[in-house]
Amino acid sequence: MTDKRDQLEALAMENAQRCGMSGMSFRTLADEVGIKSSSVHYYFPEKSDLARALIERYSDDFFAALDKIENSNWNLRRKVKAFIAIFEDVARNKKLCLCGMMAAEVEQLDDHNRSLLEQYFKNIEKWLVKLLEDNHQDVRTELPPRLIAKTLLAGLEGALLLDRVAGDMQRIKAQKELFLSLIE
Amino acid sequence: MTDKRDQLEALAMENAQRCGMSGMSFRTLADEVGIKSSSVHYYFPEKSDLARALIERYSDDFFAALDKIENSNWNLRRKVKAFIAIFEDVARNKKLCLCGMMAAEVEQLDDHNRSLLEQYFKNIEKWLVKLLEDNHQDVRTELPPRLIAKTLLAGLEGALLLDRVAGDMQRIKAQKELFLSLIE
DNA sequence: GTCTATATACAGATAGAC
DNA sequence: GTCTATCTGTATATAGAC
Repeated sequence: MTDKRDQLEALAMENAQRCGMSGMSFRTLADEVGIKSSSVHYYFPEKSDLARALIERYSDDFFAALDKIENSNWNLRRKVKAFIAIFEDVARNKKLCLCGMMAAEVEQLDDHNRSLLEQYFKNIEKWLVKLLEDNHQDVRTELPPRLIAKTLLAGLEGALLLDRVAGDMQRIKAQKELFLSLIE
Repeated sequence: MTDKRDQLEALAMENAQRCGMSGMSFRTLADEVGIKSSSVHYYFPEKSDLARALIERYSDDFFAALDKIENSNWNLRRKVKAFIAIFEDVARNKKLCLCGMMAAEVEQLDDHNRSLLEQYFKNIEKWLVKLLEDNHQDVRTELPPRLIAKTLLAGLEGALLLDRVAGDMQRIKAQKELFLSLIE
């Protein structure tokens, strides 16, 4: 049994990725773990504390996955495939990226959480740029790494959004094909 | 003076594109046009009626813009630029695509509105495919039109999302550059 | 068409007992 | 830590008067 705070975070994460910010109400969470909503406030005094915990948790998990990819001895193509596979996993589970979802409802976040969100996207792009620069010999296009990083990430986030509405994975698949075509 | 229903729709559209679904509450709208929330129900019996009106209005405006592009005598490059310019306009005004926003909160929509949303994206892709096929001689890549259409649209939707968080237009700019590089 | 009044539900949040 | 109880705010929605 994990501790209750962790349990609450995990549940809130599920709900948020499926139902947006409205899916992480203190009452719903309380019901699901079998306590009262006032007790949830013990762990997360304000809603923004919960939102922050989720962004940090999602971000930590994501960059842990990137670390694994970075420390492998795979070639660029396989590394990019592994990067895209993180998003394919989200799509397969009919979820959204937590941060993509929050980006759509950013007006509900306080300044600190907004800047966490901004950093999340920037750091992913930074990681991608480094990956592409370190393997420039395997990149088939003249387009700068910064541009490839930005369009790859934005396209994956958009694909998650649109594919969930359509109930398929066509756009994420297309995005994968397009960017793999730019790599040896 | 436009009629009140139209005024309500226009305001709801603004709010929704800036603040998400929570931005289109009947009370807020009522306050803004100077009537009571119960009077808003006269025009839109239920919230889903308002949501539907917005999707249809946004969709109609969008495809009217596509018609103009289609009926021009521009070459492919200029037409694609004009297509992307629709999204640049949204970004410049710090807004989201209405349908992109709703895609992020799709669990709040009823079945009918979900299918309107799905059709919106599918029809844009269809329009793009036709554009690319009709001008295949100006397309620099072997990638099929269907794939280009899907990645262009998803990338623009994602770019709107991420750029608004960052407060700039870097991703939309990158998306433009990438896809113009595929065209003569 | 617009109003007042109201029903009902749910949100975030806090005080204070145990 | 968790509870009960409660406050406050807001949401959608409806009945019925004018």
